[in-house]
Amino acid sequence: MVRSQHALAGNITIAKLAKAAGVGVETIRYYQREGLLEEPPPGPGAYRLYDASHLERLRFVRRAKLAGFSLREIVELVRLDRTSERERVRELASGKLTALAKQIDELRETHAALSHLVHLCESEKPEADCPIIESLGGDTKVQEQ
Amino acid sequence: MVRSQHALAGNITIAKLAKAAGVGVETIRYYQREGLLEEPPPGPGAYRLYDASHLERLRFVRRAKLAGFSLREIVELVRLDRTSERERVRELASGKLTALAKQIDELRETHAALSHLVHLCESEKPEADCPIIESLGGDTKVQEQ
DNA sequence: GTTGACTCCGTACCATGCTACGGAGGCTAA
DNA sequence: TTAGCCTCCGTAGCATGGTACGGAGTCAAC
Repeated sequence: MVRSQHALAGNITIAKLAKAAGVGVETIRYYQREGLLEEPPPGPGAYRLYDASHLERLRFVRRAKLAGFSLREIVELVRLDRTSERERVRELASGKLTALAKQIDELRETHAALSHLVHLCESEKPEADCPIIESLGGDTKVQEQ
Repeated sequence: MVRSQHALAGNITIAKLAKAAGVGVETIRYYQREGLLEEPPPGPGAYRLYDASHLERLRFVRRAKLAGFSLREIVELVRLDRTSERERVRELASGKLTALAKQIDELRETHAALSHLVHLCESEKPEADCPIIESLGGDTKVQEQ
């Protein structure tokens, strides 16, 4: 029985791959259906066996998701990688950069505003209306209901 | 026929409210079903008539959404406002602040990394592997382990 | 050689936040 | 009065990213 000395150096079943990648088995099967992950070629047994390349792909997917790419976009990234269309990859990445910058700005504004409100709310008399709700409600006054 | 001199000072139909708030009619009906917006009391006609308070509420929802609150959380904010539970509002807001800060940090890291990669990719020889894909794929190259 | 965990496969379901559709009736301006 | 929107209501569907289930088969340890 050949058993690898290195974790994941050999072939592993789907549950071990899932654990190594920190996702669920069903997620892996879902990714396969969606074209994000290749099914390994049939081996001797009835169970599919995965290797390090699959783990790499799963990590790729995770990072790309963190970078704000949707699963559909990640499918395209994978395809572009295979066909070496670097310009298109740069295009996608640049677009994502713009979106990221915009998103960061918006979140920073929101954070500043909300932070201000929480401090306000903490330092105000309990009788007054909650400044957080007040502010979210409109320019000055809020819901009569 | 009494017609208000001020925009939205009087009663308006759902389509006008939708337009004023920048949302769709169906969205308003959806918000009513979800408890985000009260249905106006029945008036003389068969059509519901809305007023400024409904517009304010829709603006509240929009702002709260921008602040990262889910519709369910917004329902709670509205409820808390009615019952004047300011402490709970602050709790929700503080939690949202933490989440926002974390999200901003992550996005900044992602932006920096992706930006670096795009520049790298632009300045590299076309023969090399695309650094963007490369980098998303793993720390350096292939991960054993 | 049996137990018990794991795998496969198809299909159904989940939450979120809408969006669309169809038919009946209401409202309004010319 | 009639054309032509608008409204109401229920229900169905969409996109995203999974998660769950059930039944049958497989594998490996004891």
